[in-house]
Amino acid sequence: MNQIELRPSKAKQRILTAAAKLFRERGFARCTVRELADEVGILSGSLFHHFKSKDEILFAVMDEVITAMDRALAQAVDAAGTLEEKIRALVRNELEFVHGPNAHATGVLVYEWSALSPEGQAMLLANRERYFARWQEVLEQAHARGLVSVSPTVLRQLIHGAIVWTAHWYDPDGPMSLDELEQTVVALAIKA
Amino acid sequence: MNQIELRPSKAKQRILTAAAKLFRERGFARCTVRELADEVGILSGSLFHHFKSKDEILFAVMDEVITAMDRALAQAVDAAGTLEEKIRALVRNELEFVHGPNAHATGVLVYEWSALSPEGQAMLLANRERYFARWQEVLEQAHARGLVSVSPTVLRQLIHGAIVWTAHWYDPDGPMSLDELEQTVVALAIKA
Amino acid sequence: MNQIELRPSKAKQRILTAAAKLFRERGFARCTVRELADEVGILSGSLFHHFKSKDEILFAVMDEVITAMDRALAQAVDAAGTLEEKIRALVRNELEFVHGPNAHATGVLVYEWSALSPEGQAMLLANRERYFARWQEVLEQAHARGLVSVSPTVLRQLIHGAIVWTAHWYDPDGPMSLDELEQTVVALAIKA
Amino acid sequence: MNQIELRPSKAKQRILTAAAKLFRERGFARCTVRELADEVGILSGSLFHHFKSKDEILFAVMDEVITAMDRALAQAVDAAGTLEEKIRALVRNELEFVHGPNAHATGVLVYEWSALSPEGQAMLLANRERYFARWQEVLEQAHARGLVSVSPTVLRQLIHGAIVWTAHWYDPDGPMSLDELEQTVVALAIKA
DNA sequence: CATGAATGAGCCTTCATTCAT
DNA sequence: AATGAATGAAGGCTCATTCAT
Repeated sequence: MNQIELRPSKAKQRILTAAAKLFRERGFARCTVRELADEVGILSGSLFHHFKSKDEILFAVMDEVITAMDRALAQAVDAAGTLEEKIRALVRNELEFVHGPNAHATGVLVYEWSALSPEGQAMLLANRERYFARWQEVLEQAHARGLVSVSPTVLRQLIHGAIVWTAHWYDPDGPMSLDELEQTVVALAIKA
Repeated sequence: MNQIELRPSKAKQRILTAAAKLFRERGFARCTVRELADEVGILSGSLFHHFKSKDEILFAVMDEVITAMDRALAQAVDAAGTLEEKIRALVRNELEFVHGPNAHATGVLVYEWSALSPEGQAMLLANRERYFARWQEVLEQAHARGLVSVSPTVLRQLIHGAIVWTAHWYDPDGPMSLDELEQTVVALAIKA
Repeated sequence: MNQIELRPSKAKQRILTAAAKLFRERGFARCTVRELADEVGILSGSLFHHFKSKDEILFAVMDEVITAMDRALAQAVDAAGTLEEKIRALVRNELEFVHGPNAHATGVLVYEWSALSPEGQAMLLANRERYFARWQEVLEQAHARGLVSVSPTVLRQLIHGAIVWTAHWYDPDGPMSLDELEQTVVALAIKA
Repeated sequence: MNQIELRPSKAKQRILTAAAKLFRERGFARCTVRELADEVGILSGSLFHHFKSKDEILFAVMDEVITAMDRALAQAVDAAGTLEEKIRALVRNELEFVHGPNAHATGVLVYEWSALSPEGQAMLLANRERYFARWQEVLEQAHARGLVSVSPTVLRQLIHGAIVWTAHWYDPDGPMSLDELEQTVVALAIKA
């Protein structure tokens, strides 16, 4: 739709994309601003016209993806009809972030969380909690109706862990389709 | 049994214990050798009498825990009678490393893997594969007997992800016992 | 009189005024061109349409004030009748520059002299010497007539130091009037 | 006497001496830590084993000299017999710091004061005030006895300015001896 | 074995200056 | 004239590692 607000500036977006990739591949701390600038095709000093610090770049990467994840989840859950479809949406949405176009940023969010300053973490917390609250709500309904037997909170964390870990082994271009993976994970959850 | 070869020197062990703790809490890259030396109670230069480099300390932490994990798993699986008990042993063993006395080192192994040099990774690979081969073997039997429905390889990764992630939320001193957690995870696996 | 040649452009004057203030308050080296541009209300790049470099701005500030000081002194000394009045004019003129509308620029001239490039210093030297020659001339007459006993050269420097330092402690809006301060300094000089 | 407490470490003293010289000659802000290290004969990183930051070096230079000045003044004033001798001691002591072995550090104290952080300034304030209180006390007695006519506070500042400025023009190896300079300054003060 | 000062490469960041618009 | 993104050379500082004591 209106992409204006999503494109604060061409350069900024290019930096964030490159940062997500590098921070994920090499780790935030092991990645220098010069490497990042190289990847973007600018000089290191120029980064600081767009972001005040390297930390702020990490924050921006995370902020962007966490916001997008929550928005996408809200939409997907609302669009789902049955409760089972809603559960499927939870899983699918997360898998798509872990393996889709936002894969790098999502990986950064998960695996570089502790590299973020306490202040940064605090600022993202509200978004994180909102996202998980959506999971919680759906799983609680499922639990109430006997669709799942494990406590919603525990189930949420176990499934979340299983999905997040797929980043390390699952290959979207391999023999198993994302659909199959989704169904497998859902099967794990339901009746569990 | 023969603990001699496992205790190359008192100092070395103290360094490894402190390193596991710090590397896990703050991340390998964000942790300086001076902090590590402080934690041990020696001066930074002295670390290098025991290890050639900071990288080697990371390697040693991982090597130690990966070896211990595999040994413990072998013993637990062998001791288990039924197939279901063997599955339970897989899960229990991993949970005990994630939350027991080796929790720090296990966390380092999982979350700082990419901080290890490619050479270091290569040297640990054999151990890693042996460990996962034990999982694979048990799960394949379970699959053959219809105890689990998901492909063993996929199931192994999903369960592994779920267990590893418990480090982020599960509190052994909280209301849920490790036994309960174990049973929940096993329930997830079996019949899934 | 003809102020036209003194006002090369409105913008240039605003820059010089702001520069004098900032260079005095924070020191030339600690003051960035962006801060200066902010103070003026333009963007940093625009400064360079008026001055070739930051150094040139410093030079211009000093050049302007040194020229003004000398011109004002010439006028004041010429207007003075007696020798004692001429001495009074020397002191008064300097005090007025140190505490009047040119206070900032005068402070820059005195305290940032070493921040000026050797070339810049050389270009201002003629003006500086002309200014001090006026002091010298008057004080030599005073010495010849026994009005002051200290060697004119030494006396000039001592008085100059005393006056310049008043920038650090004297407050024109405080209990002591500039007249009183002037008389005190003159009293120090005469009979000394 | 016991020089032990005055020599926190050989390296530290060499750094402070070099820093006083460079900060005075080139200005604190225009002097890089690498230049300072070069002057000392070590590498730039080594500076930070002895001082936490460049700011701390500036502080240490000032702290050392301000302490020494006050101590020397106390001793000189106490040793002086008559009031006039005490005044002479005030002037002499300051001239010796401005032109003697501590000339560089004294110049830094006077001319780089604003380069010191507000926290640093606050920490030195007590010492500064104690030093000036000694001046004040002597000059008040002199004023009470009619030895000087100008208000002690004003006189102190004027004399201080005159002395401090001698750093810019007086050459101890020139035709005028420090004794003569001292007498000239004292003559300025007394009966003024 | 331990010490801790010294190393030196490298890091993030700043900032005067340029230039296409 | 003004803009502001980009430049690129430094700058202060960190830190794993070494080595004489």
